[in-house]
Amino acid sequence: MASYDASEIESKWRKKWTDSKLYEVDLNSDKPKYYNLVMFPYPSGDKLHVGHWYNYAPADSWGRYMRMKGHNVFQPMGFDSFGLPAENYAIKSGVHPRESTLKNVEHMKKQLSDMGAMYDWDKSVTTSEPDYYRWSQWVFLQLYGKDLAYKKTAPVNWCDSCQTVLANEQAQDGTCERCDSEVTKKDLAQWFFKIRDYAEDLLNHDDLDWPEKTVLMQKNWIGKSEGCDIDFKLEDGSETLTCYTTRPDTLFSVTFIVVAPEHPLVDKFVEGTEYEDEVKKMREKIYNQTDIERTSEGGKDKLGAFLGKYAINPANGEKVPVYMANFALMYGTGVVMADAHDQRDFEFAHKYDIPLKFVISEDGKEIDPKDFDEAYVEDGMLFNSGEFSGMNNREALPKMIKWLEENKNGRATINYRLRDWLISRQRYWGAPIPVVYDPEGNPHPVPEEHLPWMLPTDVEFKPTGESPLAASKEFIERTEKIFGKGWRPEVDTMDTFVCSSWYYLRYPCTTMEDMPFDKKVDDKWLPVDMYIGGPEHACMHLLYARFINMALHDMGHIGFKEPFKKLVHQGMVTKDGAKMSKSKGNVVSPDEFIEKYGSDVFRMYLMFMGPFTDGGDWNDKGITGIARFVDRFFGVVSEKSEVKDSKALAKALNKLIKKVSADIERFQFNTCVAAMMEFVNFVMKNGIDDESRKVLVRLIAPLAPHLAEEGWSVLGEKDSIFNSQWPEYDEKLVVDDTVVLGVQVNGKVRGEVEIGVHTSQENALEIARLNPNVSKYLEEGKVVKEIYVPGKIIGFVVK
RNA sequence: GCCCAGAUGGCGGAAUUGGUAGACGCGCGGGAUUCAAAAUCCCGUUCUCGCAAGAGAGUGAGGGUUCGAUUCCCUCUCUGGGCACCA
Repeated sequence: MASYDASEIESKWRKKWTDSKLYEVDLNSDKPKYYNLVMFPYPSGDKLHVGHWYNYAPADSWGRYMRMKGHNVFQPMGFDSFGLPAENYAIKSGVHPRESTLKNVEHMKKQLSDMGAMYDWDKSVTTSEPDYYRWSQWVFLQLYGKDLAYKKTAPVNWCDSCQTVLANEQAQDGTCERCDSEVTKKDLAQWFFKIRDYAEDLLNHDDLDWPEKTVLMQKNWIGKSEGCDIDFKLEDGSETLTCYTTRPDTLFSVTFIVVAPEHPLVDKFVEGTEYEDEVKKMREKIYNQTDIERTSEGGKDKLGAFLGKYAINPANGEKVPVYMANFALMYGTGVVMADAHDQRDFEFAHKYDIPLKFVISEDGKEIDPKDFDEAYVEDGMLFNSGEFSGMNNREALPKMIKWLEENKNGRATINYRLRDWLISRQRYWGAPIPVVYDPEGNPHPVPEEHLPWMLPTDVEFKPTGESPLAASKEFIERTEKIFGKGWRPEVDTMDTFVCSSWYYLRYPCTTMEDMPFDKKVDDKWLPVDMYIGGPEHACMHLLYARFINMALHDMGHIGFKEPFKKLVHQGMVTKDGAKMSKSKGNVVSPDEFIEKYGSDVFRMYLMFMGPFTDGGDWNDKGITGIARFVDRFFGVVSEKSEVKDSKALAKALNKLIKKVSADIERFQFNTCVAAMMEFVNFVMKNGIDDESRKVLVRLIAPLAPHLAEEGWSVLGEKDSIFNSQWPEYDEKLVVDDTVVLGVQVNGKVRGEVEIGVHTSQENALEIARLNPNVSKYLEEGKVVKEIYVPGKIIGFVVK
């Protein structure tokens, strides 16, 4: 058998594709457009890993399939090239981030080209280049102009010994990744985007073809809750504490109030009092807890202190103490009413000896917290609750809110747990925030004519305690020259998520120099028809991109509200069931396998491993099965054979077209490959003609583009297979004349019979009864029920 | 602790709407070819018993609905992922 020399054949076709500009997209074509997008990679210095291949190869197969189905497929690729690794590398090696980044981009581009995917490299973006980030800055200015950007103080992770801000990733378990010393919090004035303004719009996924799981995750992340604010006046009348709660039904059980440590009232209450020392010490302790520690379950971790104040419960006039507690967050109003019907409150009260009482029980009879080890959190009937006693607590909820409103003690409110988006980074390798400060310290946007607001190059990367840009002389001189003496630039850069929240708008417009994108072009090409990327981006990138897109839409820059019509997440490739990681030393490098078997075999094995959205487990030996299949496939295509049963061949081929099309449509590449293997196994016995061969190579073209192109050319075709049409099947040839059915007696299969597809119930049952092993069991009793589901099953129930 | 997803042969996985569980591939066993090996091809391969026909068990565990459950319902165990105690 002729063996298939993958490396020679694959490089031959890649060269032809490049030379003929096969994948260059005419954005003005009249063919139906299809925007097929994968989340762009960070250009690391390492080689492409299995995860990249697992993501990009099937995405490319999908694009090729859509192309053969007659679409004008736009499949761009770019680089999300700002970020921490390049900066860390610069700190270590002294190499400027732009130098290492551009080198990595070139390297990665070459590797991606070797993959044989149909990227149109004329339309690519590199987010760290001025011709891109000037427009990220433009996005900032747009939001700033619409009052969607603001500045406020927020804490960052700080390592005192390294004199630097740390990312969460660098500050795991409360210690600095670089020097192991304790991480503290430091308050800095930082820029935010008002993503909360779009909370309600972001909750609406109605027109999106997204995984349910992702929609659910976003909804939980945005966390809309409908509740009410309740006012508690201080005993001395000096202040009103407004508590947000979704459970006003527990109001009569409230015996204390807790305030978030971050709340400004904490200082106001304790300053100059006997409580000041203890409260401030406790607050320090809480601030040094990670969010996880602060939020972990179990009574031990409850921390807090009395603030020396008492408030009046508006429902019953009782005097209740006011505490600060670690589990109270600056969510809602930052003040929480506390009672025995909440487990955290219950534990806190026990630790700090605060009295508790219940107002809900199963049947409305009085119960006492002294008899309980934990909070009573079930629903039930109210007691000791004034006019609401005797009501079901859930039914009482709206009535109590109305009652609070009538008595001016509270009001219905809606809360979202989504926080505004903090975009300031005290880093060098990012897009400078285009803001300058006048001598009085007031911020002003950098006018558009000065974009790109260039990232200065005369900086020191080693940590000095401030943002690296602060050290640039050129940056200050530039600012003073343009704006006047005493003016200073903002020295923070933007979160890289800002750059990646609008890149899909730029791809169709990469050549435009005086605008980020053209409304007409983007309105034609967007939204993205298919977006493929990891599920880890469900709540960050995918929410940010939707927000930016919506904001730009509302400003009239684009005509569509949602950026991504359909979304698919790829699964993870594991090795022996474990996540691949450098530290475990179980990382599989694609290179040796590609060298040995070629990229078609490699990508088909990744697809064969398991369903695309589930991921799969890598096995070094498993890939040989695909390599054997490719050899056999090429043999079937290139060697003459005699057809033994042409009817059977036509049937098998039409079934294959149907199966492969359906499997690709639902991203089940694994069963698609299996079906192809079955067909090839059949053809090895039965033989195949040239017309059928031409169908077969087109069917495998999306999955194994080089192999298919070679086969297509061997079969005498001159044009690229990717300019051919996807085969259609004949519905008549897909249906079988006969079918083999199992025959069950009392639910157990006792035999099988082959009958015509349209056999009547009467005949089918008669044929089944004739089966000797079936009749044996039928004789054991009386047949009380007969079942015939055409095409599925024949059954008898015997008693 | 909460939320989401999952658990099927020795392994990866298949079963599209409740209808013959284990497609396809790996591995393994046997055979052909070969001086020999590799490669390739053929046969077998869920487990137990049996020469076979067949019988029994079987989709994490236990229960339920049904003529029939990997699939639907309840309880539990374990694994993976996410988390910002959301009051």
